[in-house]
Formats: sequence, structure tokens, C-alpha cells
Amino acid sequence: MEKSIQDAANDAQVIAPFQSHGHDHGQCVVEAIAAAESRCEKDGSSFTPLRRQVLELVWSSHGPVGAYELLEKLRGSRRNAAPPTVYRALDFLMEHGLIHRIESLNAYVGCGDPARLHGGQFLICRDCQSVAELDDSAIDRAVTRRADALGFDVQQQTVEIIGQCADCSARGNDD
Amino acid sequence: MEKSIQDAANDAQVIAPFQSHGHDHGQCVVEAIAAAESRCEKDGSSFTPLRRQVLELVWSSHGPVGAYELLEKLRGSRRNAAPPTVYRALDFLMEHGLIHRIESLNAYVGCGDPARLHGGQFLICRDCQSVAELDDSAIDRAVTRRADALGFDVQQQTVEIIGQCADCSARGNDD
DNA sequence: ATTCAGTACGTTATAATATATCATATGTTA
DNA sequence: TAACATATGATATATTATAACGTACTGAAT
Repeated sequence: MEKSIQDAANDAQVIAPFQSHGHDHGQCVVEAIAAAESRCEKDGSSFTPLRRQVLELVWSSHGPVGAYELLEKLRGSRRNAAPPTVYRALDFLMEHGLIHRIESLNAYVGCGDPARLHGGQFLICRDCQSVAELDDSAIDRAVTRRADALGFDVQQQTVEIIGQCADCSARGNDD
Repeated sequence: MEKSIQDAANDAQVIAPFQSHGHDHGQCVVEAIAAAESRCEKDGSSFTPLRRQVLELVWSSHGPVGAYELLEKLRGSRRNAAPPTVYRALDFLMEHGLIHRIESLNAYVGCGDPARLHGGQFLICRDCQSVAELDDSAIDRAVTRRADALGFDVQQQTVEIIGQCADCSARGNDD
């Protein structure tokens, strides 16, 4: 018997699955902010209004968001926001594991589980721009094994898989 | 009995291992150009002097090279080279599998086996900037399995592992 | 040989992404 | 309250990449 997509998505190694079109996204944001507060409190670092606001903007979708896109939105409420305003907030959020950077897109995405420390493994849908975040031990092991065999000491993994998510396949977006 | 690093490096799934400090690099370049000629002939595409020159510059080391670094070197012989000169050549070389782009570094590296079509899996040494290129089926399988379980159709893998290579570990570069 | 289409490259300008630097404000600690 | 660290404001600039248009070359069809 084959595992359903839902089962696979519930697997602990899927940190954040692809979200259904009509899910309660407000709840996602609320949870992300709560997790961030808790994480910052634990770290003894200050989750300022600016940083909170940028994090909320990153979470405006489950897709990657560019720094200048964030800047524009930020300017809605902070007329004089400048690139460093955004980049400093992004740096803070990354240092504290609240967001990840998608290298292949020069963009940023909210972390689905800031409580747990982990590197980045992402499935990125070309069509709907949604991102699923993984912490797949099989991928990690395969990488580590090969690295070990070559005497290479792994410090940081970047795994970014571009393709088409199940929903978009079903919808027949073949572009 | 443990496999030696050399055995692991000779494994077919290691497309290009880390090179010893004193290897005959001229030979690497010669081979890369020969492979490129053969690949372009097969593709019916024209391996022009400019493209050859840019490929040679990419192969000036086994590390990733930035586009503007290439541009500067290119200007040694082509006074009026401009960004598009380099980027067009890089695009061509990528389309024909002669180089890979390292997303996490905005840089380019020669492909160790242009004859064989493959995505990008790279080990990148923070200290010596050397890159080892892999086509590790275990990594590929682990990715594919998880993607399949989620109904995700993989189109492009980006696997970039940052760390320290065996030589640099041995040399005790702990920076 | 001439026209034509496609390809490659030159040239200028500009877009998109990211950082450096110094000034100002705020908050914490001694 | 002085001293220090942290956070943000503000201006300038660095780095990476593409757009747009023009010219020259190439090779096939007429």
C-alpha cells in the first residue's frame, strides 16, 4: 500500500509541506510570530517591531520573497525604509533561524520550525512559487556519507529542488 | 576495511575530485577544452574563440569564478569586453553543460564531464575554494524519493555543500 | 553571386541585489 | 549619569545581471 501525499507531508522530516490553496494563512503567520517570539526570548535577543514586521512580510506567502519586494511593502508603513533596513532585519532573522535564504532565487522564506536547528532543504514549485521545507535525514545521510568518504567536513548544506508541486501537476500547468 | 579517500575519489559518482595542490593543471585545461570541442561538435553548436577563451578562464582554477572576475581577465586580450560579452558566453557554456553555476556563490565552475548530462552536486571548500563535483546516485535517490512521496516532480537539483576539504583539514586551517 | 535568416558579438544603458560607512537614538549596566 | 552596546536612520556605492539595439559574419536557398 502506497503512502498518501498527506501521510508523507505529516512525516516529521517534512518541516513545512505545500499548503492547500484555501488554508488559513492568518494562522500560519500567527504561529510563525509566536515561534519567533519564543525563539528570541530563549536566545535573549530582541525581537523589535521592525524585525517582527519584516518577518510578517516574509510570511505573507509560503513562497520566497525578494529583499526589494519586502522593502516596497515595508515602505507602506515606514516611509524612509532603505535597503539596509531590510537586509539588517533579514540577517537577524536568518541568524536566529526564523527564515531561510533560497540561494537559487536570491529570496527569503519563513522557517517552518525555528525551535529546531536545521539546514536548508527545499522543494520549490515553479508554477505557484510555493516552498516546502524538509529536514530529510536520508538526504542528509547520503550527503554526509559521500562527504565522509572524501574526507570532507560538511559545514553547511544547500539543497534546493526546483519542480512542480502536486497541486500544480493536478491542475495541469505544464508551462 | 575502510575505503581510502583515493578510492572514493575514483568512484564514478565523483565527477571531479578535489585536486592535489601540485597536480598538472595545464592538463586539466587541455582536457576540458577537448571535451568542450567534442561536445559542441556533437551538438552542432559553434565553439567560438570567445567562448573557448571564457571556458579557459573558468578553468583557470578548480574553484568557482565570478563573472566580473572573468570579465577583468578577458579584458587583458579584449579591451572592449563588457558584461554581456561574459554573460552570453557563460549562458552558452551552461546550456551546453560545459560549466555549472554555483548558486550560493554567484560563481561558475568548469564541468568535469560534459559528455554526460547531469545536474549539480558540489562540495565546496571554504579554505582553498576548490570544488569537487559529484553525481551521487544515493543523494539523487534520497531527493527523488522524498519528492515522489510528496507528489513533487523534480526538474532541477541544486546541491551545494560548504565545508572543509581533506587537504585543508590536514593542513589544520581551522578558520 | 545575391539575398535571406539566423547567429554571434559590440555597445550603451540600466535593473536587481547587496554592502559600507557614518550619524543618531535607545536601552542597559555600572 | 557616564559608558557601552545595540538598533536604526541616512547616504553612498559595490556587485551581479539583463535589456535593447546595432553591426558583422555565416551558411543555405535561390
